[in-house]
Amino acid sequence: MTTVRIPADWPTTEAQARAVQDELRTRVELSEPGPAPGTGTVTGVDVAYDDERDVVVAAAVVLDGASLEVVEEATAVGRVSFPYVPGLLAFRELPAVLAALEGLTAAPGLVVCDGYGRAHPRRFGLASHLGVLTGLPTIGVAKNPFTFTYEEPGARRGSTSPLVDVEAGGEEVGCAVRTRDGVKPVFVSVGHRVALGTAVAHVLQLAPRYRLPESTRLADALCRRALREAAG
DNA sequence: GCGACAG
DNA sequence: ATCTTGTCGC
Repeated sequence: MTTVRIPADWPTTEAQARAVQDELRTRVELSEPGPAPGTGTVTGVDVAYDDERDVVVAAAVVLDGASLEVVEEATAVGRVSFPYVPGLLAFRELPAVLAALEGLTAAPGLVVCDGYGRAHPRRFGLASHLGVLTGLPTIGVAKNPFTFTYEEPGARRGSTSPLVDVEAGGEEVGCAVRTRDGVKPVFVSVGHRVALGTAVAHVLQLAPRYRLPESTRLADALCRRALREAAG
């Protein structure tokens, strides 16, 4: 378990945070197809909080992209770096996520984040931000449509429909993906160095049985367990 | 001004 | 995210 280090220049105000996003968003790479599903490694990252005690724990779980077996796990503990503000989630989660990733020996490969990438008010969600800071290919998988709109995908697993930003004139920012028959879809968007089609294929490949990708299920379970053992 | 709003 | 028991269903 490594320790989270919050950079001295980490934003303190919402205005500063938005300025950082506007600066870094220019570095997002959207023209690469990304790693082929079923190849290499895939890493799930997630964060758990104990706001009472100001404690945060992040987990990174590396999976074999083909078998989905766990290759390596790492966790990090630290203090909360920013309050939760819709649109600024990265400033709350990234220091811990970066510390967890640094604790890994294996190459992360594609990183799967909880939340969004391009599907963001300024097109620079958590997944895009992590991608720019690490240079790794990243995607975002969220459980809710945030402020966006979507048509219900077909009832069968594998059905998809566009995730649209109505405010921005109907721009497509991601995809609603049905990972299980008749179950609420997940919301996928590109982070960095991955195409949307590739991202969707990865999500389906990572979720053969449950609604959420194995990568996020495992990372979620790990950071919660580590939080209990570190604080509660 | 008010409400909604990833985790 | 987190607070929380049982319960319906495959």
